[in-house]
Amino acid sequence: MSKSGFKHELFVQFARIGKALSNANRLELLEFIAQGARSVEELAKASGLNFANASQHLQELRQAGLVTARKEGLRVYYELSGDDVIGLLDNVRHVAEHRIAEVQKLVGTYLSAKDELEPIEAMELLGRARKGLVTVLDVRPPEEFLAGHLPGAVNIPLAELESRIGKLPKNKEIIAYCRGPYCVLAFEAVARLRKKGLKARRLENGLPEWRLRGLPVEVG
Amino acid sequence: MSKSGFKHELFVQFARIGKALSNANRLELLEFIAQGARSVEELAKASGLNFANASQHLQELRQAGLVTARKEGLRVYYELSGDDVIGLLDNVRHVAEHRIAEVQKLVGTYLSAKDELEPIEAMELLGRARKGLVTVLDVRPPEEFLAGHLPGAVNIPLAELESRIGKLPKNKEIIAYCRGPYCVLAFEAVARLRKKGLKARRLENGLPEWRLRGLPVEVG
DNA sequence: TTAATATTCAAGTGTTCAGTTGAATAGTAT
DNA sequence: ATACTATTCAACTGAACACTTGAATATTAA
Repeated sequence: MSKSGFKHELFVQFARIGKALSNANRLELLEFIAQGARSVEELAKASGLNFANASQHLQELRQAGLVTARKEGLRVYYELSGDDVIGLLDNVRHVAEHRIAEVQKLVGTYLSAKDELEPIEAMELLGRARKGLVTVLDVRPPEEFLAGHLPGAVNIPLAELESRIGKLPKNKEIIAYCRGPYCVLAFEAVARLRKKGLKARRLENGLPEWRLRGLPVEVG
Repeated sequence: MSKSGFKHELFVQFARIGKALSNANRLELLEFIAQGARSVEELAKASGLNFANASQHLQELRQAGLVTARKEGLRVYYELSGDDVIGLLDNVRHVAEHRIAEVQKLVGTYLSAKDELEPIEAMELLGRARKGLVTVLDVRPPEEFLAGHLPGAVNIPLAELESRIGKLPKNKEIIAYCRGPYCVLAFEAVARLRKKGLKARRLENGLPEWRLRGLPVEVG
């Protein structure tokens, strides 16, 4: 005897959102999509899944309404269906951080206390960047940078950091950011910059969260 | 070759939250728990699940960190592990409403446009209630009312509404609320009150959302 | 102690899920 | 047309899930 009724039907629908979020690979795909529209190929490569599998996950995300797909010539581009989805992901992260012991343990194991304590807050960064007090460093791949980045940010993917480190101003503090609060690229960049004797910190969040807060984003 | 690395491990953990939210019965249980601490028996009865099954779902919710369990004498009480969980549920609802066509259809089928348009917003209600302009009506069962309710609210469960309708002031507008935005009790109450010629609307949300916003709650 | 109650555990069943592989589709370029 | 590409579909495997049933555990009451 399966249940019926308005409320239960609604919950069945709500559960679809939950189901879409119930797989680590899908969450990873969502984080990539949150950087801007991307093709299946790019997403498959970025997430390390094979095409068919990535495609299936993406369709599941689309059926749950979290992303939309549009075909452009040869390829299909997926993008977030709205900013509320970023908020939802943020909320999941927040609850996980606070309520799941394993998350706290993981963060403790992989990140030093110093990494944890240092991040700069979005509004503070905005203020200091406008006054020219800091260099904003975007360590994501160029495609993601082009799809949108913090105003005035310099794009140096992690791989090229060593070789281009000389071009960064020595006297200003450098604020690195990437895809989200746990994007390892930014942590790594900060570590390397500090090893070179530069003053560096990371932004507490990534670009999607920045955008969600309505802060200015530069394109191209 | 299963994936590894800090980020993926984190996403695996985040996915646990999603999985916990991926079942309609668990979402329903969460809505009940959001009204206040409840025993397994109460929750099983309220949700129409049998004991063992309810217990299993509750344990899954607990393992995902969404609820906590404490044993008190003979029975185990489950409660939300924090207000951020209410926020998360709210967010899921919000995304579902805006992104899943079936939800819009369901709402359209079960609720008249009038029901949809009439709800009063929390802050507005607070202001008008303080001035004594409205009667606030809590249509939830007494246990839930006792665990916390809007300041000055009158508790009349739906079943007793007809018989106690006379005791409500005739001249003031009545604002009904219950467990959440889709709790049917409030819709139903408003419909019945209007049929009796009273002026009635419902609160846009339920008690948990009210509490989440930091608005005052009366206990007992 | 024994009995009663609330909750959980354990085992079984049918269903759904994640991931793989290979074929099918639908556009684009030649 | 033909070949080529990006994406999706279809079929399959092993694992996980929802739910049921009946037994086990733990706490209180008699």
